[in-house]
Amino acid sequence: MRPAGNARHRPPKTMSNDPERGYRPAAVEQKWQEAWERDGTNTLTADELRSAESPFYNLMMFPYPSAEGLHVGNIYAFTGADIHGRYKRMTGHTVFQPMGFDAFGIHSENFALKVGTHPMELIPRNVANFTRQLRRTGGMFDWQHTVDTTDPGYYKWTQWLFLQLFKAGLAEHKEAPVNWCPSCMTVLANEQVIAGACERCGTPVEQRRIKQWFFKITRYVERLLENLDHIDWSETTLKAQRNWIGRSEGGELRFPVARRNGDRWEPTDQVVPVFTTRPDTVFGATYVVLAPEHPMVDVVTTPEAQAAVRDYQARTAATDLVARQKADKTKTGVFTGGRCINPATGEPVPVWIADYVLMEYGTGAIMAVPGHDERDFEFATELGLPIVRVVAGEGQQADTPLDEAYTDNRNGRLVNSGRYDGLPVDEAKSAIVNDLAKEGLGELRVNYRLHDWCVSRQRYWGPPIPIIHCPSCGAVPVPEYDLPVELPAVDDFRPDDSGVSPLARVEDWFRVPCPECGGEARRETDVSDNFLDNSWYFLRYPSTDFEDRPFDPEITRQWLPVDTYIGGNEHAVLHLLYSRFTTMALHDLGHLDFEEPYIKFRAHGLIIREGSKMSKSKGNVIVPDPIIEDYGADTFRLYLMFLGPFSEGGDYQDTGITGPHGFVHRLWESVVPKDGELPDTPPDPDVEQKLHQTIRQLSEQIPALQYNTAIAAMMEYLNVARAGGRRPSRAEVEPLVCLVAPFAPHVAEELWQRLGHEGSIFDGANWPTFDPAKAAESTVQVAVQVNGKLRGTVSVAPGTAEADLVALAKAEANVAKHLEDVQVRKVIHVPDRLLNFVVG
RNA sequence: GCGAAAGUGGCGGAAUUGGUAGACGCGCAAGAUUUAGGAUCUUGUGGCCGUUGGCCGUGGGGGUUCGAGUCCCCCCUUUCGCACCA
Repeated sequence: MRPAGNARHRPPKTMSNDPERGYRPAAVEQKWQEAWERDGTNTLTADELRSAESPFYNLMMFPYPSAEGLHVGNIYAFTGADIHGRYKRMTGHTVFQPMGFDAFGIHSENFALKVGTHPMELIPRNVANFTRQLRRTGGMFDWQHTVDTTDPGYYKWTQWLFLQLFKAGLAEHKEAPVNWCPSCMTVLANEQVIAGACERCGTPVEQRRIKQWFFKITRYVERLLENLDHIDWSETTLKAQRNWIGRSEGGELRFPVARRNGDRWEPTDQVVPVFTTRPDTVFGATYVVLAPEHPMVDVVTTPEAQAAVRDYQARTAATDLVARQKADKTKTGVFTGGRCINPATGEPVPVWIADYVLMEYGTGAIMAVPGHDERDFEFATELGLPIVRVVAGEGQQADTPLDEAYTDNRNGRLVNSGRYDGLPVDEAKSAIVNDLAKEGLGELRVNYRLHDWCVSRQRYWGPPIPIIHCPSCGAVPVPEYDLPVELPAVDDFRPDDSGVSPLARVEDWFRVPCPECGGEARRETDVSDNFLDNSWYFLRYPSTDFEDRPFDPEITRQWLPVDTYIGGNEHAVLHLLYSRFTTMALHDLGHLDFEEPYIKFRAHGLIIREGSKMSKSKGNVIVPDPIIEDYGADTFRLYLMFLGPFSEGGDYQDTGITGPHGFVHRLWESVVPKDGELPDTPPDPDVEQKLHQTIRQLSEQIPALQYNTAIAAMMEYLNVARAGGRRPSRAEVEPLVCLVAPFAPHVAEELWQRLGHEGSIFDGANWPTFDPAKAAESTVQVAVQVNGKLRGTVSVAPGTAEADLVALAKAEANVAKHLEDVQVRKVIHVPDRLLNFVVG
């Protein structure tokens, strides 16, 4: 298969002896995939990892190995990332590009339940199929450093990670109201609840109180937010993270609970704290609203109101979150009979409960300012509560009626607010909070939307949480030498409605002695969240050669943080935020010397077809295998990248693939002519100029992931080299073989070999260098306009002076015609581009 | 509702960031070569008209400019996030 001898350039006569002169993608691709495998072209040994001089860690989001197999979206993402990696390699980097499988989690488990096959049987099958398909796509994957999150050798370290966080006080076991999906029968993180429904199955989520493990990600919230200013990520992703963290500045104001004394209301020691971003409007707080499940409800509710309050609480609990969180539904609530003292006015205000106030945000209680908050306005209008104006905008007075909430928080001044009257809104905010603070009735506060990360799952298909509950010692970590806590193989892995994990049914597994006191104890029977598995996998890849440590310090210093991470924006918040947190925590615990895992992240777009996302329900899914069979992976890769900008995705059109297919054929035919031989003559100057312009363009656009225009440039170049049936020479096509290699690696290897080279085109920095002198245009077309309208063009040497250009332009018949009988008032000259006569 | 991005031929999409709109590809038309090929090659292809020329044309309307797909204002549409977050 490999050419004999060590000549870099073998004479083309060897090719005329070759019976295989036609391009047969399947044969070429199989040949090179086998060669890469055999020669270890894409793998790095432990020594190579340790000693690489210019390491480049090219990471892409590893897939969940579904039973359906690799879909076009996977191939699209991986191809875009693979091109990046291959380019880096051809420009002299040692590229580490691993691939793995994120095979734990509800997704896999649900599918296993559906088809009635045990995941331990199903997953290896899927992984094998994925691996086969991934090889076929021609990705430069290092299969010696692969990761499977369900492998005990991997999840041993996932459990280790849990224990590190536990020992650092970053894991907490507490009873909490949680999102419960009645269909998946499991707890979901807030992030997995989309508009009140389960992200996976769309079932409305209920609320339950269960003991859960939480990671205290909120301790890192400020750093997670601040670092966003310094990392090189897609703008859309940064924005999504900022939104998700949801920082808002405001104040916590305390409303003392009031007690009736005769006909007066007096403050008690108990307070209802509220969070507000508008402390300036506190004089307009005419009532207080608690979330129905707020602990203070029982304190403020009067005996007369109790029945109504209980009833409302019960109804709320029964209402699922979808219905509850519909912003457009009419607001409801009931009066508790109790009152609080408005800390600013000293007046008693009624306390209500209403389901539009959410327990999870802020303090679970609000001061309602109907005059200046739309939701409060709506509620007050519906229930006949007083509305007071405390901010007046331009042209408004203290008594200007409010027929809707006035929410402008920039231009108003305070009214009806005692000694704060006349202050602008922003000044009043701090003044009021500071004054209340002196009385212990308030303080500045920053609130976040982000919650602690709930990591326990009452499911089967995940790594058991490595904790042993002992009646006398409490929650005891499993000693590291006992890791992994292996997931037992059990036939009945179905979750049930009890809220406990299926593992809680496996008594001989969970009954263990306490590692500390030796007494009877019980394993934690929850498994950990899938997002924990993938929050650290990139640390594992380069260190899979080691079984005795999660990641080797030296290797990690050499390869991390990840140089480029490419993936879908659907993971913009969850996976990317959690893995940042994990990395930060490991950094603080002394395991890593960096705190941000990915230097550069780029989100890719989505492939759509017939105007919408590919989905089974729409029946517009493209199955990759037959396309690869018909056209070859090289053509498929080119086509996917040619559809549109990689960052934006593209519209898959079935007939379009013939374009790139023809391009590959023409390239092949140019290097391996059907008849005769590849000319070894010097390059044509015009073709050479175009070549160097193309090299320049690709060298700029590939690192920027602008693949669609890069491919267009290569097509353009080949069109020039073959214009008018011309036969290009070796010097003209050989560099193109290198340029196309990241996109179409198999055909590039084959042509490289047929050009007489030994070994892989990817070994050695074979990316062509461009010569600016050769790329320079010898003549430029200058547009000639009269009053901004194109009237002709002149062809001149670059840098031609304006005076010469004017003379040439005026000599153009059509330009002259438009300059007749008019006076040239002004000439606009853009060197080498345009000349505009302004006439009048 | 809020936020972001985007609207360019029959279609996917280009356009050096204010300077010849429609690169490249699909599709279509005509031809060459093959005539088992989704192979190859040539030419044409935004619309309209008086066709060596001209007018119109980048969702709609206004504006800035010698010059606007690109900048500004208003409106419409689509897609994607967030969604009673106080």
